[in-house]
Amino acid sequence: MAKKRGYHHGDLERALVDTAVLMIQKDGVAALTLRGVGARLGVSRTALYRHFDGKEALLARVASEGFRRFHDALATAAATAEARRGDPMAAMAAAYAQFARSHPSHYETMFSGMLTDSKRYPELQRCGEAAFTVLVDAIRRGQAQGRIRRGNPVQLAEVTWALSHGIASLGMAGQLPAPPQTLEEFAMFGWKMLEEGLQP
Amino acid sequence: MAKKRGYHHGDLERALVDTAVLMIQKDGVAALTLRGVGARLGVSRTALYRHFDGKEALLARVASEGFRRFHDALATAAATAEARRGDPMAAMAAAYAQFARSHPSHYETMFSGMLTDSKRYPELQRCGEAAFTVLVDAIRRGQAQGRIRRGNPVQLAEVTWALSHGIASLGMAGQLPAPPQTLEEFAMFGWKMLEEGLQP
DNA sequence: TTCTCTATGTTGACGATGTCAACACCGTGG
DNA sequence: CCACGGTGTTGACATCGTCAACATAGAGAA
Repeated sequence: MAKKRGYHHGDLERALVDTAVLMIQKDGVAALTLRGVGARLGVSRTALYRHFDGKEALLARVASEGFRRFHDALATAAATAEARRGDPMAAMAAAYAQFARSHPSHYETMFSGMLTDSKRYPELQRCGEAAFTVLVDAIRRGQAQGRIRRGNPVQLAEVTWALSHGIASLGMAGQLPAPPQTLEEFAMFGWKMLEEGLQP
Repeated sequence: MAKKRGYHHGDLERALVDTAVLMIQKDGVAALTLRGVGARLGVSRTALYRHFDGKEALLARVASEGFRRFHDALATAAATAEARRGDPMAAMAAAYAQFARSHPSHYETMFSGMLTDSKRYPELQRCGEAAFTVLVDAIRRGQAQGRIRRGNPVQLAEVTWALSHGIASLGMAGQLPAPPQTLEEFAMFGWKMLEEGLQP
């Protein structure tokens, strides 16, 4: 009781998202079922439709919140590293890794490609772009400090973003042959290669 | 008539794969329906089960054939470049992007993550590893020629693979903000960054 | 030829899922 | 006190993948 929004349940909207996250963590996003979410909350299968347009909207919400946390993690890591005069790019690599490990459900929903067209979810697109902006800004500052080569910072950020995304996608699909390391370690290794270059 | 395998249809197995590719190209792999494939061929919805174990097996077949063509495209690009004493890695980067663009159905099926566990399809795994081996071998030769840094060639190949995949995925999803260039051009730009490094 | 057998294709049915329409209830605001 | 909108439920429907039972086609044997 005394919850702001809830009439019957209390705050079903919040609970739906959290339960979805839990169930994705358990069996993967492909196995998520609206009926399952409802059952887990002791609520009917269609109660969700009072708070979301449908299943995709629920997933978009999960992804949006994931990008928001992702944004915060990246920004905090970069800021902390710069305050200590460390390398913000390396710190962001570590943060990326840690995010993937500590928020697997969000991570999978964000990058598994279950969301067909992110354009239909402005909030999702906004959060994704915000996270991307953190990367662009870090590269801009790196260029100003002479730590990163010259060039269009957006293009450099796109390359970095693409590498991270590729590692995430392939890693989650189990298509990285012979991975003796964790996904996080490999993400940091990839970032290091991009920084230093593949030439001798 | 006079087809080798077919009794009733002629060569339904082949036709099923080709039709699946067409329909994936039209509406995406997520929208593929066994009933739709059958209808399009004027065949019943379960005729497929005489040739494949189920829907996943059909997708695995599409992905396998995709990896085989992918392998050929990469190998040809690398061989041509080496014959002309060019950079095989750059050529493969371009070939990677070109394949994604000209075979979107195969590419999407190969990497969309619809295939839950590729381990259950040995043929798929074999074709995927064969394509990946082309990249590993190119890196080994680059190392022997002193053009690529030392290190585990498999890990270096994984990074290169991940970057190319990230660029192709994001590019085809339209999630690369402000792309004034073609996908191939951006793929080659990304490879150049990875080769030279982001440091000044 | 005719018979038989297996590969191939069809029909019917089932459980599961997302979604909509109609209904029921809670609680706040007049 | 009462009406009304926000909230949740029930019933139903179309669609999907899949299995079991049945039908047929055509090759090889007799």
